Amino acid sequence: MPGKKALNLEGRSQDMLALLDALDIFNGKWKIAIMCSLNERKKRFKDLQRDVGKITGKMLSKELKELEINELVKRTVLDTKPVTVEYELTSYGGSLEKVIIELVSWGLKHRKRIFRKGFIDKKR
Amino acid sequence: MPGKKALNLEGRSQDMLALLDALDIFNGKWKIAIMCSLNERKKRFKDLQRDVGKITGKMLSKELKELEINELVKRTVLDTKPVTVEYELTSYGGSLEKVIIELVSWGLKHRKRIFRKGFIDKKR
DNA sequence: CCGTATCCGCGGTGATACTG
DNA sequence: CAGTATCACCGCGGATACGG
Repeated sequence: MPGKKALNLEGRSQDMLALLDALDIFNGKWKIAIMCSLNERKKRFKDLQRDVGKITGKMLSKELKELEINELVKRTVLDTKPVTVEYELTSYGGSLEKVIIELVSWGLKHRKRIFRKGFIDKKR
Repeated sequence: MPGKKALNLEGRSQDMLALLDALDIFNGKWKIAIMCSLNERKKRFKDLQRDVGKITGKMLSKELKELEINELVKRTVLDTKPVTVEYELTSYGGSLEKVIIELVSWGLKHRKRIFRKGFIDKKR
């Protein structure tokens, strides 16, 4: 890795403030997972719920609403019967792709490590 | 960006499971911020608290303990008087650097965007 | 300096039932 | 299908005091 980028974090730096801002936006257990699922492609409510897993409808609805407020996700109601609602990343939401990729990539490495260590995985 | 990596997220994929695992490890409001601060360099308790900002001692202590359990952070008690305690990333913890860099980088962009839009920043 | 102990309120989260 | 309403729990996280 040439050019290991040194982050400047001295004394409540801009970097730390920015990080805290970012983390604020992704509070809640599911927001990143939702973004990740949507990063793949446009999805309907039910599909998202299946993807993310154990999230309840209430939580999914709430988190999506918050993501929409922050302009990361766009909600589209289709005039079908019964109604269909599609969610997709905004172009701004798409700017999170690299974050998500790194997170997933780390998670995969982490899983391998856990597996090597013989830990038991939670029910999922 | 050549080679836009397509994530495979169909139906509770390994990627999503990995992501959820990763997110589990970073639950709590402060863990990422702590890792970020430590990514810069080794720090003592008080320094960390100053860096992260509004975190209380109890929370910092708790989060550090959990990070230690997950082998992301190493705790060293120095035999001074009064005692000094240093925290640093383990090499495994260091593997999160890319995630942190992307997160900070996104946060900085986000701040600029917020600023452009004329939103008021929270007190920090 | 580096924590731990205790108290406590609030809200995040889940379960379930219901609506358009 | 895509939510909302309601109830209830528990653990996050703050405040404060204390301990090594």
